[in-house]
Amino acid sequence: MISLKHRFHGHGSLNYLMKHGKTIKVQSMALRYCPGKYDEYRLAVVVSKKVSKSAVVRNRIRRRIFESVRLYIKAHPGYPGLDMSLSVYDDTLTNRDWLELEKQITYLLQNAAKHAGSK
RNA sequence: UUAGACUAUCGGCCAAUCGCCCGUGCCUUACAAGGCACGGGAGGAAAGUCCGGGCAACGUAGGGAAUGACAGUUGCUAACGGCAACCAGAGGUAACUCUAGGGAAAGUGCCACAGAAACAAUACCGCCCUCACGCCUCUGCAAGAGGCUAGUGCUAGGAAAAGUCUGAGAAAUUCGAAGGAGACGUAUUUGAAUACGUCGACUGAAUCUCGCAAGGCUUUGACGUAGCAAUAGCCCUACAAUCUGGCGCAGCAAGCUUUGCUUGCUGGCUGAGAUUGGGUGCAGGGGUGUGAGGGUAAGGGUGAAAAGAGUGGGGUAAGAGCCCACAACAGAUCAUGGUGACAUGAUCAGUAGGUAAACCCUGUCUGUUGCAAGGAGGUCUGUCUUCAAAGGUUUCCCGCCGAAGUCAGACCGUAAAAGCCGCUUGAUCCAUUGAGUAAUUGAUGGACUAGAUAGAUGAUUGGCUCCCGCACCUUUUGCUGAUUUAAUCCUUUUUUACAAAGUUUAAAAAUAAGUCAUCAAAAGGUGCGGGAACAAAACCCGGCUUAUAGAUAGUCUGACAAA
RNA sequence: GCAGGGAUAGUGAAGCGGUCAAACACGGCUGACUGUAAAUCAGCUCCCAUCGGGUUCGGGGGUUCAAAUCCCUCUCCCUGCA
Repeated sequence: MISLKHRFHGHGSLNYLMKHGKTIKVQSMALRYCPGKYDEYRLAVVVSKKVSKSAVVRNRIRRRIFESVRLYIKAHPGYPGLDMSLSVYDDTLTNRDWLELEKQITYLLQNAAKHAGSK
């Protein structure tokens, strides 16, 4: 889990991102990002009830994604302050191999930083 | 040992690295914030949201009804639709389990199809009785002074109605009454017998509970029964068979008294008598069919269910709780036991279809909204609308209130479902102990044990434990096959016994021990792979329901075996 | 957090205790008509089978003689309020 200052707070704070964000898709995941108004990045992971009925499974998917993003940003200091949301589409992420998941997250975050920086 | 029943507990552990939330302390900093250290951080169901409460708000929050929920009894509880113990019923060999378990005798509705009839109704088949008609059969009688049919007239009969009398009652029931083998008593009598009285098996479609019915007289008299009279029409007026007779006509045969006579046989004629059959009519008996009127609910059939108390006996025309005996069921009263549901026994009067998870009736409870509650939308001014027959009270009535609402403006406040409080010390948990069969509860001591809010308690790697699968190895046991040895058996040497041999050919088994191989089972070990249930707080609590791999412990029951 | 509605043939959708394998419409298949196709007409359209039988109305359990229908429970879908 990431700390409080990297999370979104309040129900309306995601509306701007949902309206103006751009998406990058990989297998069973999609990243939506836009430049934020703070220096620190913010991240939300969306796992709908359609992915799995069980709250245990949804929590496990969310925590694995949070952890891999946290590890990536810790290894790359100076990451731009983006607002990001990750939507999950199926429950294969529950038992996906850890290295493969890290590879996908790296791909997503690198592309997002590149496109945001070019603008 | 095995198959179960019930209850309780647990429901992965360890390490490393990197993280998250809360609290406390210290440091940095003007604050916000940051850093470090220490401590704490999901469940038995946190779930479903099916009930009940706490808490909070709504002060027009009072009463009643409705709605909704529940339903054996007693108890427990803050409360409950929950729990405990017991009662009744059902299931199980048993331990034990299950039950929306008030009322169908308050009323309404429904019970499809089938069936006669689906709930005080009805009669399809069947059984029984009466009447009318037809047929069959039996018996008796009759036959010209005949029979049948049709209508007419007269006489008799007569359903029913009205009136009246008797009678407790003339119509709905009730009381009784008729015949009667015989018995007893009294009187007469030698006795038998007779008379009177009482009892009386039995009979009885008058007799009684129904079926089913107590009459007499008078008047009217449907109907068309019986008789008589005449009329018209029709039928018959003597049939068949057999037997006993009579005639002596014809033929044949035999005898002698020979143109003949006698006897016998066959044919013919006659029709006196008898018998049998058949026909007609009348009367009576029996059987059967059809129709009408009635009785019955035992039996058949239909259906999930058939009038709802079964078996046996009596009873009857046939039958029936119609009666009796025993058994069954529910009710009332009484007695005993129990706080009670209820149980047991006695008496009385009874026997009523099912369905209330159909409406309904009875009893009990029930104000509304929900932590996104609430703290926290207030004050003032103006305008307009409605209004004691109005409006409000979140379904209605009574009652109650005296105002309620719209719009505009000003001030403070608010805003991104912002942040804070509510918020975790509570019907709390643990231990010991008292009361109680138990649910539960009293006392003492101890503990503080999540508080997030796009939502924390994790991710990765490694190890351990457990389970499953596969492969290999070891041990044990067992089956099968091959082989060796031993003895027996078998074969050959003409037969038998002994002895010898069994190399080839032919025939032919089993036992014991050993070795090898294959297979199976069990145990152990090694390696590899896979798996480790159901599932995560969202104000709190008590329950219920549903999901749940497995592990452990205890009590009890059945079966088998051994001692 | 609270409340309401629904699940029926391939699809949509009636039926709400009884003669119900279940109306109706659309689709699908076969046949007729036509040189061909469309339209139209007839039949079939859960399974075995072609007489008939069996299983059924989201899953499970119960009430009833009888359940798609009534009651309880579970699963899924949809909607509303704050």
